[in-house]
Amino acid sequence: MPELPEVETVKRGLSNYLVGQRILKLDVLRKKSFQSDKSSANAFLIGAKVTSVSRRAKLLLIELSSNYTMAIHLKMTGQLVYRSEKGDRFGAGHPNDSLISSLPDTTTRVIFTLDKGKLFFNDQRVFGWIKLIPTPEIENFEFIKKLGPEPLEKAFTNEVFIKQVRRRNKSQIKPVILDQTVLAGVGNIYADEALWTAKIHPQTRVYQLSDSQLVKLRKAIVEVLNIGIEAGGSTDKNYVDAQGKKGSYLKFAKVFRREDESCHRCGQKIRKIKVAGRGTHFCATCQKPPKDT
DNA sequence: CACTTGACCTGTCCGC
DNA sequence: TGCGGACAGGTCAAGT
Repeated sequence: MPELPEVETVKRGLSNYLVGQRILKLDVLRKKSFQSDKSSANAFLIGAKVTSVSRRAKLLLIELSSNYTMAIHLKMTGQLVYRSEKGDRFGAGHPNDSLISSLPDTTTRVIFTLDKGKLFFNDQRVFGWIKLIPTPEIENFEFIKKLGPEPLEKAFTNEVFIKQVRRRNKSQIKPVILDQTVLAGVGNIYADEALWTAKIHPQTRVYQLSDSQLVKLRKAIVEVLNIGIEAGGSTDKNYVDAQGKKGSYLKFAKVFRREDESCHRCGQKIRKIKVAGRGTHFCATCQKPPKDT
């Protein structure tokens, strides 16, 4: 589910609720979801206080007073839902919050008991994971080490983007911007949205794109990610906002999940195809197909 | 090396 | 109603 804007929204919400709280208890309902051993959890998690919550790409980082950091990847269906004893809630990625009558539910994989409430890690497909990493080693954590530039930071210039993308000159452009080593944080929704905004067909090969087209694409990526963050993330069935409300379902999307509807720019039908194994939405009129391939 | 495809899991939806 | 197949917002390990 979550791409950069969704994880950013989760980060902001959780930060409000978790920072300063002590972790009292850990319940691992599914071993695959919590990938550190019991002894390190006992030593570095239980009794530790949350000092900060941050994000790198689609990875959530919960820093602890023990000098360890919990790295959490939500993958496709991961959710973090906070419930205070008083009944305050922060839902992050749960299908229709109003339906969460009781937690844990069948998708709950890990439960953290804190001073003032519980944090539930739900993950229907069990692709997501939580790992404990010594905070000083976080930059050397293999997952983080491989990541490309953060698209919303100053260092993500046109020059950097063009250089990164041209490393994969023979590829179709869509899988290239989905590649987290090229840039970090774009997933399937925002890839389709950015390519529509930049008027680039998803199957265009990188070598077929001019530098000025790539400049437009970089700008479009930054723009759609910011729109996503302002909207509080996309709100598919797997997502609710910081107030626990379901919110607007992909309201900002111009192409994603809009197949057979009309293009906001030219009125022609949005089409859906498969590119590099992923569902891909685009307007064949605005986003001209490449000549070959 | 660059690139593409399948696997990882579970649930849901759609057609027969 | 039941069953099979396709599909789902991410990433990694294989394969060519």
